[in-house]
Amino acid sequence: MTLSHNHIWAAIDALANRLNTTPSGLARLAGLDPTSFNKSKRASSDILPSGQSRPRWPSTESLAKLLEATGIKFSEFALLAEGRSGGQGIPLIGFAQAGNEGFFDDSGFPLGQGWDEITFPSVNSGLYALEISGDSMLPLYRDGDRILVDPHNQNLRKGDRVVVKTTEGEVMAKELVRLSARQVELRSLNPEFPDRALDRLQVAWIARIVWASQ
Amino acid sequence: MTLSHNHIWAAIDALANRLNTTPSGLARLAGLDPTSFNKSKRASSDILPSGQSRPRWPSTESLAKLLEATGIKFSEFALLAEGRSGGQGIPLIGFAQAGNEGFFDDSGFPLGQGWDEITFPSVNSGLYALEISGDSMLPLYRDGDRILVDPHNQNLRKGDRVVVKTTEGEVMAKELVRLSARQVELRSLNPEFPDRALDRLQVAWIARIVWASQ
DNA sequence: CACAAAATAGGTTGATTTTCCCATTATTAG
DNA sequence: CTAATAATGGGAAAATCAACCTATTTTGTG
Repeated sequence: MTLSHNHIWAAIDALANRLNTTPSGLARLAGLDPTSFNKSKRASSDILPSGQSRPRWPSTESLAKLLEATGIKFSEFALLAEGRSGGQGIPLIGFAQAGNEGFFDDSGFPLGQGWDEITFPSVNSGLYALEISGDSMLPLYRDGDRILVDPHNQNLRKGDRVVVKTTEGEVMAKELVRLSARQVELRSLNPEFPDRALDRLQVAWIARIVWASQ
Repeated sequence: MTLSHNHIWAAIDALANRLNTTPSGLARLAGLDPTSFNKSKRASSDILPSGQSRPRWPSTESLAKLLEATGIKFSEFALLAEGRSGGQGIPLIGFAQAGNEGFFDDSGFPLGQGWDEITFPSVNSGLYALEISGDSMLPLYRDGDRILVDPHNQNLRKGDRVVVKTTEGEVMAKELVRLSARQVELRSLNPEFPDRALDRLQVAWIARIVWASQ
């Protein structure tokens, strides 16, 4: 299965979803007719001998306009169509087991069975990265480190490291202490800096930090 | 530049080339008319006001047939179209700039221009992950965190966080302090634990920690 | 609840692509 | 070298998609 009619339309839906809009909003964004991606445009009205309706495909030119407007790369879109937006598998074992025999070859490369697998965010997962400058987040984040931020995940939990933007435009990376209906309590990553408590109305958005370069 | 007329046709040519055939042979393989990919089908004969001929695009359905017949994945084809088979980009800006206007929408999603791009390791890059257990590496790595390790990179530098395996089978994550011809000096991530200095002969391998989950 | 805006369904027309056709050129097999 | 096959160029008919239009439903806002 390489590229099916379903996949291509699913990718368009997923792309719309990522941009927090609808298929018709996406079409308008791309300069196309807002009805271009209607469900009614995804299958022809005439019926094939098999009894199925004939599938309709968006034109490549429309796809190109879509990518142009959203700034997304063709390969990212292709990954969306393949439903591989979740990421890719990387072998994983527990740190405590790493000392045992049989997991590595002599050069330190993973070897044999017994490895689990984790998915690493791929390019089209909607994450973005921020580059740290300065020493205000030591020892956790050093100058030049990059943190990978997930703006989608809204079920944040205590202990999560987050990037918070206030309505005044201030951006900070902190650890989430408490998230109540009215307030957001944050602990500084660097203990020399003061903790913060923000009224929820002051908070423009919160996004979880999922990975950090080392 | 996301997906241009040139790119899509170049990808078709490249695909034909990869299969040791011609555009017309490729078309036949896909069950299309052998003339489908003729040069004369790539631009219309009518001339635009600009003096250029109007570009013509292959239909998405034809592309799907192409991929079906060749067994190639959509994402691979997309990489062909982009002329690269390399990594993938995730948008990046400096943390200090994140407070400025124009980089995020109201929901905290990246927006507009001005974003740089970083590439992420792909599944085939030979990295692996280790899951931390216990509190011996606090505050940097917490229980359950996963660190992504690169066993390839051999030009380690001072300050790098590394996983070291000794010839006796001990595995540790430390910060590299000094790497001399005879010795490896390591600093504990948790200051409550002692630093280490290993003779190089004791070291089976060293691998750099490139990313850590948060 | 009322209203406006957006999104969607369904159909028609115009635009674009594929197929089919044939002629010419290039490549391969004997 | 010759013949057969494949590849390509160019054009017209058929197939298919996008734009356009309107009606209906859904969503968002006060």
